[in-house]
Amino acid sequence: MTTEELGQRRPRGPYAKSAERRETIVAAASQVFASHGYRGGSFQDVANVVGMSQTSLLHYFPTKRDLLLAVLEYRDTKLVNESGVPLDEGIVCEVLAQSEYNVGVPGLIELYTVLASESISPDHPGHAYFVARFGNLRAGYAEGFRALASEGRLRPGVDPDVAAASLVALWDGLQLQWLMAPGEVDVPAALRAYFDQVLTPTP
Amino acid sequence: MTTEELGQRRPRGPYAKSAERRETIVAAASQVFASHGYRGGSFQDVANVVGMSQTSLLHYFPTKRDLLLAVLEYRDTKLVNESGVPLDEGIVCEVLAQSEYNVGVPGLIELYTVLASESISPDHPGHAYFVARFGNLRAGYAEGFRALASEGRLRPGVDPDVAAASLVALWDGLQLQWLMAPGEVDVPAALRAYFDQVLTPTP
DNA sequence: GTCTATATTAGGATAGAC
DNA sequence: GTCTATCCTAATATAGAC
Repeated sequence: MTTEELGQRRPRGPYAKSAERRETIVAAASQVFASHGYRGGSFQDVANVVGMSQTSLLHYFPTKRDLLLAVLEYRDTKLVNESGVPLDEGIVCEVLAQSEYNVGVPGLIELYTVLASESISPDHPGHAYFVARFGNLRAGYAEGFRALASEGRLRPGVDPDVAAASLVALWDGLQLQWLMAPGEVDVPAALRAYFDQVLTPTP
Repeated sequence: MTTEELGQRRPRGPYAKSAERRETIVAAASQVFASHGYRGGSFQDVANVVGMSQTSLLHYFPTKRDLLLAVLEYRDTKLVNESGVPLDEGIVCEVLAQSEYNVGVPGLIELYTVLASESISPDHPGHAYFVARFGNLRAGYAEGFRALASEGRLRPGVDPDVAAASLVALWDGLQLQWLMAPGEVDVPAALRAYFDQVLTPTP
């Protein structure tokens, strides 16, 4: 029996409130993990943000690992603007729009960058998530570049798979530099420059 | 009075041995921090690697912060092949050679990637180091691209400063993906492809 | 210079009252 | 569902013997 099914019978009952509380906690945890990472952030930190006791959080998330996984899911569903596979309007608009959106949401880039690198360690609870994510991103953008190639918009010598991995890498790396020194780096502008070098100009 | 000055009077005395021990510890700490990050790695972990007690390490490095700073210095002076400002032989050879060297040294890329992202937090002991490092890298590579521009090797529309930041970003991002899924990403090949897109071919 | 013993703090997690 | 009290573990760091 899912939460949704119960919700149909009791729309404004205790379950709705519980789901709200859950989301409040996850939002707070996102802040904390963005600032100090998964290892550096504590239940107590999250509890301080939401104004609850540390042990009360354990009622919603029995382990810290559960909390992190909820944060990662929250990032994908609530925080990020991603519209699934980046193919509809073309990879260029999609990427540029998302990159501009990202810099406007405080903590969003930080959360992603911090957790991704922490997850390099195979025993990190976020490892599988990020391995899959990078794989999906590369596959999706490779598809996008192939679509452009079929329109003759790819410059000669450009490999769609290499370009896909490079686009993801460039984006991540730019965001890291931006976090270290905002004002020194313009993420969307640099991504636009990359597309200019890889694609033929639209007439 | 510096260690070197003392070393001249007592070349194989206790100071030489102490320096050796110090380097052994720093090397071990590099491993530990590479695997679990600065926050996730402990004095005990390092002590286990070198085969000493945890408290003995404190004789060489009074605080964990001191140990990290020693690791960062060690990385620059011993581990990495960097030949200062990348101008002599040209930015292309320099970057490609270094990127190939990096993937051959176990833990080197991991150490760098993990610590860089952890250092986003301004109160992280490595923060200042990485802010300076990114700034220096951008400045150095911008210089390298400008040198190429003066030879007419830069494609029209390519901004040396944007290209410099992008090169650093691309490199870092590729290394991150490589750590997550080695075999899926070829770092030197992708960097070479980037140069191909930004520079005019050599005759 | 290296050790044991220990202080101190903090983190994740459990038990159980209300 | 929220709390207090508590356990257990681990981490940084200190004191002091040898």
